[in-house]
Amino acid sequence: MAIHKKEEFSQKEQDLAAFAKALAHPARIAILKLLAQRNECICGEIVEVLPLSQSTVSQHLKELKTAGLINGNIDGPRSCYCINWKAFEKFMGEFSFLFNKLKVQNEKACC
Amino acid sequence: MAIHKKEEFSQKEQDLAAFAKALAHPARIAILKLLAQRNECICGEIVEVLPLSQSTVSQHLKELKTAGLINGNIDGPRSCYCINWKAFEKFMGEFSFLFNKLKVQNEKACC
DNA sequence: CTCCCTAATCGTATATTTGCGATATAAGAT
DNA sequence: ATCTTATATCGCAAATATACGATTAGGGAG
Repeated sequence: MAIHKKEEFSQKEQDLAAFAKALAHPARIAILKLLAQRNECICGEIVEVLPLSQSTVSQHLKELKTAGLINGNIDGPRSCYCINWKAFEKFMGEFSFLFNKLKVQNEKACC
Repeated sequence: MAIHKKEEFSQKEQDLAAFAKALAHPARIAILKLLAQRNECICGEIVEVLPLSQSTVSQHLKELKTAGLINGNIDGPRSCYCINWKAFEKFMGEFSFLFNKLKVQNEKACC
C-alpha cells in the first residue's frame, strides 16, 4: 500500500467502516455475544471460553473498546467489560438508514 | 500469526465476521452506497467517483462479490453490479437477532 | 482482422492485523 | 514486604489487506 487512501472518504463512510472492522473477526463477535448473554459483565472468563491466549483476548478487548463498542471498568485486580449499547444502536441505525431506506427506490435491479 | 485460529469459532460467528469484514473499508462502503443510490446498476462509473485506481476498485468489487453482498453481470465490454439485498437482509437480521434481542434481558449493566 | 474500450488479473511493495510468550502493572492476600 | 491473581502491554513473527502499474481478456466498431 503506497499511501493510505482511507482519509479521502467521507467521515461517515470511515466511521461505518471502522465499526464494521471492529466486528470483522470471529473472536470479537464471540466476545460481544458473551457480553450480551451474561447478566453480569465479565472479565477473564472470556479467556477461558475462547480458544485464544490471554494476551490475544486482551488485545481484542482493547480493539472493541477503542472502537467504542464496549465499556470497561478496569478496577484493579479484575476488569469488567460490557457492551456499549448506545454506540451499537447508533451504528446499526446508520447502516439501516444507508441501505434499508435506499432499497425502496431500487427494487428493479438489473442483476 | 502462528496459526489461523478463525476456524475454531462457530460457523455463524465466522459468517458474521466475514460480512463485517466486507464492510470494513470506506471504499467498499462508498461502493455499496453508490450501488444503492443509482436506479441502474453501475460498472466503471465507480472508478470515476472513488479516489482509487481502476485495479483497486476492481479488487474491492471482487471482495464484495465474494462475500455475496453484490451481484455482477460481467457481460462483455462493461460489467454491471448491484446489491444483493437478500444477503444483506440476512446478515442484518442476524446481527439484530444476536444483539438487539439479547439487549432486553441485560439492561442493568455494571459499566 | 485490427484498433479501441472496459474491466479483470498479475506481480509487487507496503501497511495492518493476528497471535503468542514474556514482561509489567496493580490490587488483594498472607 | 512478599506472594498471588488478573490484566494490560511489549516485542516479535507470520498472515492478510491495500494499492497501483502493467498486462491480459473479451467484446464492439471500423
